[in-house]
Amino acid sequence: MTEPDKRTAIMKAAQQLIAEHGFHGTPTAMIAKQANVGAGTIYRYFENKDELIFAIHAELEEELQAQMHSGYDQGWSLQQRFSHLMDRLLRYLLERPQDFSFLEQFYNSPFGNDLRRDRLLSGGSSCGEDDRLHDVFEAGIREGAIKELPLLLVHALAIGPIVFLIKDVHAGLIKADETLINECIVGCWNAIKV
Amino acid sequence: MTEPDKRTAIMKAAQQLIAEHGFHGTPTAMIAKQANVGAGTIYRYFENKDELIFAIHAELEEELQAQMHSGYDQGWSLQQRFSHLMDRLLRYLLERPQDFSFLEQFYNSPFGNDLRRDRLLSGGSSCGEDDRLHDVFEAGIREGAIKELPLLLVHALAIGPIVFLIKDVHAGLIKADETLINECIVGCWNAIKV
Amino acid sequence: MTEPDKRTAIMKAAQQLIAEHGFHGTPTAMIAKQANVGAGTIYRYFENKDELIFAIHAELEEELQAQMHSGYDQGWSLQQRFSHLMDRLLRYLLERPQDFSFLEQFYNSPFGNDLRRDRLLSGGSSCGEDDRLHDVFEAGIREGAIKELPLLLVHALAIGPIVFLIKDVHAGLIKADETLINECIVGCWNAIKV
Amino acid sequence: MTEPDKRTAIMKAAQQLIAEHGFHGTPTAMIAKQANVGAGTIYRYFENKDELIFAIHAELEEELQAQMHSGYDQGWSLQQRFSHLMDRLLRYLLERPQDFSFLEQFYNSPFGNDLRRDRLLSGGSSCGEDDRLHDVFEAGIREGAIKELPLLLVHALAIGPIVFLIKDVHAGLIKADETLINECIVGCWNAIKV
DNA sequence: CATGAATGAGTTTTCATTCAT
DNA sequence: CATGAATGAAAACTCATTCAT
Repeated sequence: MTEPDKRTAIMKAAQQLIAEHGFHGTPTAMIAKQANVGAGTIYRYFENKDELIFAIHAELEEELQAQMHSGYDQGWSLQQRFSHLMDRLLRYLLERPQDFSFLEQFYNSPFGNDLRRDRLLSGGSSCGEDDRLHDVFEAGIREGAIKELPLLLVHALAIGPIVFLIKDVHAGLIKADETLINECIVGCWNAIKV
Repeated sequence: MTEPDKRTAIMKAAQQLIAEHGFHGTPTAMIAKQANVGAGTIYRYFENKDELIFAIHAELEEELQAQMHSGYDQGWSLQQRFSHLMDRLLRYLLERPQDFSFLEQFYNSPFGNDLRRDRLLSGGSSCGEDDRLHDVFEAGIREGAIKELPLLLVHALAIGPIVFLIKDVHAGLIKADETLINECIVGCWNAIKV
Repeated sequence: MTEPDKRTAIMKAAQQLIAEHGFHGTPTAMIAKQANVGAGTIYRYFENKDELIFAIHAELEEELQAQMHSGYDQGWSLQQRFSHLMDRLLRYLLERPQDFSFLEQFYNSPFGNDLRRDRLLSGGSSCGEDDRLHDVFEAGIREGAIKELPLLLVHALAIGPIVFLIKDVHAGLIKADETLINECIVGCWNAIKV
Repeated sequence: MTEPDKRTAIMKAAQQLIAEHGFHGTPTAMIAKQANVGAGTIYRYFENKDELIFAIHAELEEELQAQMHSGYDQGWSLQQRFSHLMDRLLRYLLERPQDFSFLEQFYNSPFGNDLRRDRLLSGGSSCGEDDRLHDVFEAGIREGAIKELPLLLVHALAIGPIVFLIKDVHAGLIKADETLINECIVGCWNAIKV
């Protein structure tokens, strides 16, 4: 392992283990061992365990947005833009069970609640998935293509099913093929379209 | 407190505290104190802390189903039955933030993953909300009213938005009025209807 | 060991070990072992290690004052009262090296500084030895028997030598006999008398 | 900073920080940073942290003696010599709170106890303040000016009050003016004079 | 049956010291 | 010589669980 990778190794190890065992099932000692690093080394890179978790979350959210925005074209039609973002989001999380598991745990914990509150107070959107998705929702409502509902409800109708579906896939309850992915996105669109 | 109620008192105290502080923010000593019970008494009624949590989960799920089934009539039209179940589910959880918080924590934790795995292995449904809802889905598909999709996808499209919306409401991000509730259910129906 | 003695056993063990190894040379695990008690038991009786130390200090100071006041008679002459208090103080600490060592460490540490500051702010005396000694000083000054100096200087002239002497005795550098004790007290008196 | 000064820089930084935060509140990393030196560099000049502390103590004691001896004249009268040494000691420590704080911490710690023991075993004097002061005491006793008491008691009667007074001054409890200083020294003399 | 004092394994975090560069 | 990243032993403290009463 090259030296500057220690920070990365710690984050990777922490993410893997937390995805599997949860925040409280993952002692820092376990993280250090998995990262091939001394117990104290974690604290050279992160103030404490919480900061490590925040850092992982931030990185995952950034990567998620990058994935959704990759290949995105503002000139597309509304539905094209919607489908692209939803498609990228769905496929990315489907092929990254660990990322998804970590993020789900993060959002459903005091960490996530605090973040939610902070984002609300700072006037930003209440979710980490994508601000561009909200642009699409707003444009859709303005153009009369999407029902005139509170943005949060539109968001819930669009994203809620995705999260549920991904969980089922990762649990091995259902296999994600092209049809399933497309039908899911179509369903979400039908839920919000006029 | 009459003696046979100790078990109930423990479960109630545990649920309240866990909803607020999380599994790992709620020591058994805190539960015992809140329940006006000795620390050891918990272990007369539950093998260990995990079993207590499982018991609470089972009770909440049962109560949830009872609520959904109350006033339910098999003779109703498909959409009537769908709307009834969704409406009851949504309203019940909206007015019971603690129950919802506990369940969300439960599902998004090693507990929930284990349960999910168990239910898969035993061939049952993957969710606790309601088996009657699945009957409606199956009937709807047979009758050609609901799209011919895997049951789990139909379920995701119907339930996913509800969960998201409830979270937003409990977080104080949006107020739940009649319109919002109805629009949500309509949206879910549009997502799955043919 | 009878049950209610656990708190006492912990305090005694802590005092012994701290007297010998210092605050930072005495881990809580060592205290627990010496007290024949589980590591966690300490925290049933004391909020944390600091509180344990404060409790020991308070007890020692209380005992010290009790010793000084025992057999004390307000009706005595000024010099009689002075000699009695000094004699009791000196003899008590001479035969209790551990108590003395603990107290010295306590006063010469952040603990002691905080206490000193608190006592100053609350208008009390700045030392724990004895408030009655200060009464004697004030009376002596009023009566013209003790030099009209700031109380703190009088206190320093009276107590400083005692502390130094006790250290020498405990270090085995000198043996404390009747003559030595008396000469010390006489010297202190000569330092402050008119 | 010129290179050979690194040792000095480390000692100065350590002394300052320890005076303020105590031995155990001063990590070596903090010392290194304050000294503008790498963490490992400390170990090029000192075997370990303890040796660094011993070195600082030795230097401070040496400086203290130098101060007391400066301007000292063996030809003076006994009381002149006594007053000079006491005056220098008192004033020097009064204007050097950091030095005093370090030394007090040192003497009231396992370090100081060990030193005391060592000095006892090697037959030397028990204190670092000044051997010349002991010469004065011995001469005074021979000449019949000072009471015929064990040297250690004379030392305690003379030095004890000074230490107490300095602490009070540094704590801000009393202001040190000419009168106070002189009265203190007079008091100490009265304690030991025939 | 009920209790709650006692436990000790397990957790996070610190820091003196080393050693490859 | 100087460095500072890395270490891991050791510290304070928590808490699920037990068991004598």
